[in-house]
Amino acid sequence: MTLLDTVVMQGLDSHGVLTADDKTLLLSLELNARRVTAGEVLWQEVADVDLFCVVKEGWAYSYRNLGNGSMQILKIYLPGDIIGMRDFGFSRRLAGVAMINEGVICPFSYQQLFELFARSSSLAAGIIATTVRQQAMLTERLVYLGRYAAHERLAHFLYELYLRLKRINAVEENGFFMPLSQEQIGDALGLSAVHVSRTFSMLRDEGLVERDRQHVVLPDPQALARLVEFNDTYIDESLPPAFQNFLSLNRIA
Amino acid sequence: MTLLDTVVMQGLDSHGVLTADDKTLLLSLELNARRVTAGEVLWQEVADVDLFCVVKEGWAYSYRNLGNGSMQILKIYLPGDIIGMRDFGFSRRLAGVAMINEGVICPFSYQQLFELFARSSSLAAGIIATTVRQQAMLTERLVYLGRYAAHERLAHFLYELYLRLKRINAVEENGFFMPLSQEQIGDALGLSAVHVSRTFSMLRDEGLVERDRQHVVLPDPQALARLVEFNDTYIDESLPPAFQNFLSLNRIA
DNA sequence: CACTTTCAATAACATACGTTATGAGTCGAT
DNA sequence: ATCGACTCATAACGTATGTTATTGAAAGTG
Repeated sequence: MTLLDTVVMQGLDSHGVLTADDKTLLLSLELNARRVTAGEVLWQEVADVDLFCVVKEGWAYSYRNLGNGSMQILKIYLPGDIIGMRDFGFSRRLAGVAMINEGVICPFSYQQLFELFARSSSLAAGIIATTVRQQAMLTERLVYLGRYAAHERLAHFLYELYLRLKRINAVEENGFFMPLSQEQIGDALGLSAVHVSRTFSMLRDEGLVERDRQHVVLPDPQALARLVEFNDTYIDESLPPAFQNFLSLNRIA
Repeated sequence: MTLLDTVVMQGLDSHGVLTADDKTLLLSLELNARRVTAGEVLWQEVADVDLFCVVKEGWAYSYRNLGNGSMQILKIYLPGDIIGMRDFGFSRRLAGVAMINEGVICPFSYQQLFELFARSSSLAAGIIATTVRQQAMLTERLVYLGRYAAHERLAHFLYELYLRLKRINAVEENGFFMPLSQEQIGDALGLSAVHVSRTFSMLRDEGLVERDRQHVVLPDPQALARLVEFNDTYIDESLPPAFQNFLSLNRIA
């Protein structure tokens, strides 16, 4: 899973927007691979902003530790995701990031990113689009935290994971590996671990979710999607035609 | 209030990153002013993404209308803010935007934005930084929706508005004009209007917030900030030195 | 000026969720 | 095999917040 394989970049490439140089430049962000252990903290809140990362293997999450002793998990990162763009333009991290399980990440520097922007406005637009898409997921989470009940939050969370994992071929027969504890899920959904457990039981009783330890099966993904009125554009949609056209025009000019 | 007056662009300019051409280019986004009425919908959810806007006067908000009949307000836009970057890279709007009171907006097109990216990587970086900052506010809201009680959410919301309004000189003697109904505040904070009213009463009784219709006074802003442990970096901080340096290097090269 | 509509305060009641506690699996370390 | 540390399920109980309703004040409309 490289950045070239993401929806956004695939969209650009399939429309001939990316030159060979662009591709080399993009992949140069992933030259520096590093193995990381489960639970390893990539950076803490308030650390200096020095680098960004591409996740190659494993799951990570960004989080905030709060004054009242609780934690809010902001986002789950899967292979192919860029970590850290949240802090672009800030001198201190706004959130910590830690690995959930072991994996491989590719750090790259501020400078590499700026060089990329300077050399290719197509890639710049692509990176912005990628960042905006991550934000769209966060916005969706915000909506669920604000206006939906626990069972809808959990159903939405699981279905979103399901779609994202399907994109990277990590779903088999409607089942997937999910290394999150119920406490972590609660921290992501603004619920207590106890209530996450209750809610899982409820979804199980309704035949919507089966779970055994770290393996989750959605027997009928469509039913789950209907329950939460899932709109998948923000995950699956490739870049709009207008976007591609402008970029190829700019390239030629 | 123009884009050149925002924290991000001020930061770039004061470090000599922006050329005269850059400034002209940036201000060209604001050539096309239009007066809008209170309550006017700038665009609906699922509309085509054709343009973005700079708010010159008045308040606006982005929102989602939900299947369960409720609404979630995502963000309040004040003069100087860019509206619509949330949808960059999508063909359909992810959220509707409407004016709260009457005002003036400056629409600009996808094409204008791409031309700006192509002509100036400094401005591209600046626009990204601006977008990321807006997202930081949203992330902060998410944290409050997930892990804080009603009085903390409201206190945080009011204090954030206070800081943002202070930045644009719209605060006098710790008081400001706030054209939001309690229902709208509830839709922003994930609360019922009734509970917003209760919570206002509570904050009033504690001497933290005075309110008369659309006029709000924070008698002791610091006390309010302490209550919510407000971290103002994401609103007040200018761009980090490293950021500026890279950009001026790129410009010379 | 009447008339309606909107907005806000407050009360009474209902409930979803948090908190605390307990016991049963599971896993890794020794 | 034994132990401790996690993780999870479930129950009992408390509470913050939602819902519905009533009233009054303010603002818009003819």
